[in-house]
Parts: sequence; structure tokens; C-alpha cells
Amino acid sequence: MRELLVITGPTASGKSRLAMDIAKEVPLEIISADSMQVYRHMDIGTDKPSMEDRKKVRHHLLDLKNPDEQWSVEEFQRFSEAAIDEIRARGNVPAIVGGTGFYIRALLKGFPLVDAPPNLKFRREMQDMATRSGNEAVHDLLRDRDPWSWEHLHPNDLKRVIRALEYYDAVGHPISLRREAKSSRRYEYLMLGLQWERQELYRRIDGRAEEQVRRGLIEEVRGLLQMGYSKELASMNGLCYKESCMFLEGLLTLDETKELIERNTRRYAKRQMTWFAREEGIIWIRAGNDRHWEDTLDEALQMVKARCL
RNA sequence: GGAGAGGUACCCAAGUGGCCAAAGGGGACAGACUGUAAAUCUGCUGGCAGACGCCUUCGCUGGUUCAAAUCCAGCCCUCUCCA
Repeated sequence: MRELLVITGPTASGKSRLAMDIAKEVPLEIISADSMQVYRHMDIGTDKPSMEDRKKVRHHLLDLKNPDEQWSVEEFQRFSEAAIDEIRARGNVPAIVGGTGFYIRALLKGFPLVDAPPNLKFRREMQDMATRSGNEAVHDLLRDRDPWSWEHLHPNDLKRVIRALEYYDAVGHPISLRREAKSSRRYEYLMLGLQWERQELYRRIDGRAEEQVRRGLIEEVRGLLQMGYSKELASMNGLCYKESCMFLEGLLTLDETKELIERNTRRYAKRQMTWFAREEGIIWIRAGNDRHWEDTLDEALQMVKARCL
């Protein structure tokens, strides 16, 4: 059985490069598992694959949405499942490439699709209640409806508390039951993770902001703002964008902006590593300055050829 | 040279005799995560110990006191203003 190829790892670990290199020997099509690269006009800050790469290898789930359009895990799940079928029908190997662990988990372990979309009015109400009566008051609403969540969610984790409530409101049973539920679709997969020594990865991240600024990050963000996309949007709160908005508002100097971007990127990488550390099924492939990229690539290639072809 | 202000833990910064291993913020570190996840949230941060607790810290050296980051003396350093 041909397995699905998944390439993941923290930001700046070389996922795209690995995928592109593998594609030289294996008929790959890439499905981006990146929550930010779905947005159009956000290229430099998201480090989106170049048009050149996209010409060489077919990419999916890039530039699907405008920055103010709705997008979420569930949609990622649907779109990527469809893309997988499509790619296989063409006789190619689907490669999920990206660092958004939540998306990858949703696809692989498959959260069951449930009809509980965001309910904005409900969220508003809960939000108001929180500001009026405190986060604990909202959190306490979970007690009877979803004891597991009540116990495991911190009252200050308002987003999740509200979502748990919202879910219950829509479906009538606790969202926490979903963790036991089986997905409708399951995949056999080969999940490769690029592993770097922490300090080395951080060094790669440092200086990256400098590079992005040189490539026009600030202009990109200014353009987004001019198109009418506000800094309040989720998309505009992504790495690089949030900081660039602050710069454009005069809150930061350019140097401070670059520093902030790098720091936040390191933190992001750390969060990803924490996530992946408890994710099961990842085969880690070591990369680093003490190892030739060719060796890293070969190690990956061997497994891909053995299991995905 | 003269007049002031100040030196507190990785950084900034409270604290002016006991309730101080020392508020608060930042950073670092760790963790969580099931419909916006590059987001959001939590914990922790002198050393040793499982714990009672013990030990070493508030520029340095002495002193006063039952007791000092806090009071006194000298010294070192920093900053501002006047020369």
C-alpha cells in the first residue's frame, strides 16, 4: 500500500527544500499544511514557495483565500483530503508539507467532521459575559456540559472554553468526546520530521527577518493594509505581519521590528517542537551543519521510495 | 573640582529594620492545544532537598542591632547639573 508522505518540523528546518529535492526523484505533488500560506498576497512573511518551485512541482492549498476570508482546520481537512484523491488519481505521490501540527493531526488522525461551525453571536455573548463577570464565570458553564474540558481547560483560555461551549451548544455533546472518536478517513503514512539541534535552528532563524525585510516584507504589509485588510484579522496577526504593522504604526524602529520577528519566530519554533514531541509516528531525520544535506536527503529518499511509491 | 541622583536576582524595576529568596514587568526555560493554531493559554525562574528545611544572595569592606536589601562609616563604580 502506497503511503502518504508527510514532511514536517519546526519553522526554518528545511521542509520545503526537502520536498523539492525529493520531487526530483519521486513524482510528488505538495500539499501545504501551513495555516498562513493559504492567504493570497502574503508571500514574503509566510515564506511561501516561489513561483519557480511551484512551476516545477505542483502545489496545493496555496493562495486559496483572501486574508479576510474564513479558513480553519476543518476546511484544511476537507481541501487536503480532496487534493490527496486528486493527486493519487493522477498517479502521483501526495506530500503533506508544513509546520502546522494541528492541521496535520486533523488530517492524519482525522478529527471527525462535525457540524459545529463558529457561531459568532454566541462567541460575542460569551465574550461579553467574560468581560462582565470574569473568565471563571464562563468557564464554570462547562462544569455540567463538558466536565472533561471544565477540568482540563484553564479559565483564562477563553478561546477554547468558548469553543467547547459553542460546540456543545451546537451538537449537544462535549467536544472532548472527539478525542476518542474515530475519523471517517484514515491514511497510512510516512511522516518525516526534520530535526535540528536547537541552537543551530535558532541561528538559522536569526537573520531571517533581515532577509525578509530586504525582500520587501514591509512593502508587502503596507500593500495589504492599503487593500483594506485590517491588522485585526487573524491572518494579519501571523508572524511578521503583526510586527510589521507595529512598525508601520510607528511603534517600533526597523531594528526592533526585526528583533521582535526573530524572537517570536524562535518561540513559534519552540511551540512546534513541543507539539511534535508528543505527536506519534514521526520519524526524525537529523539535519545540521555537521551533516551534509545530501545525507539527510538520502535518508529521507530511501524511506520515501520504499514506502510511498 | 563642586552639587545632586543612583548601584537589588539574566534585564528593567519595587522594596527604606523583622511578615524578604526579595512585588511587578521583560527575557529564558517548560507545558497545554480537536473549526481562525504563525493563534491562544498555563507553569516556572538563587542552590540543595521528596518534604519539614538548610545554605548563598540586594556594589565592596567594616560597624550598629536580638534582627539589615533596608541604619552608620569608609571605599569603588554609574548618571545628571555646575565648573
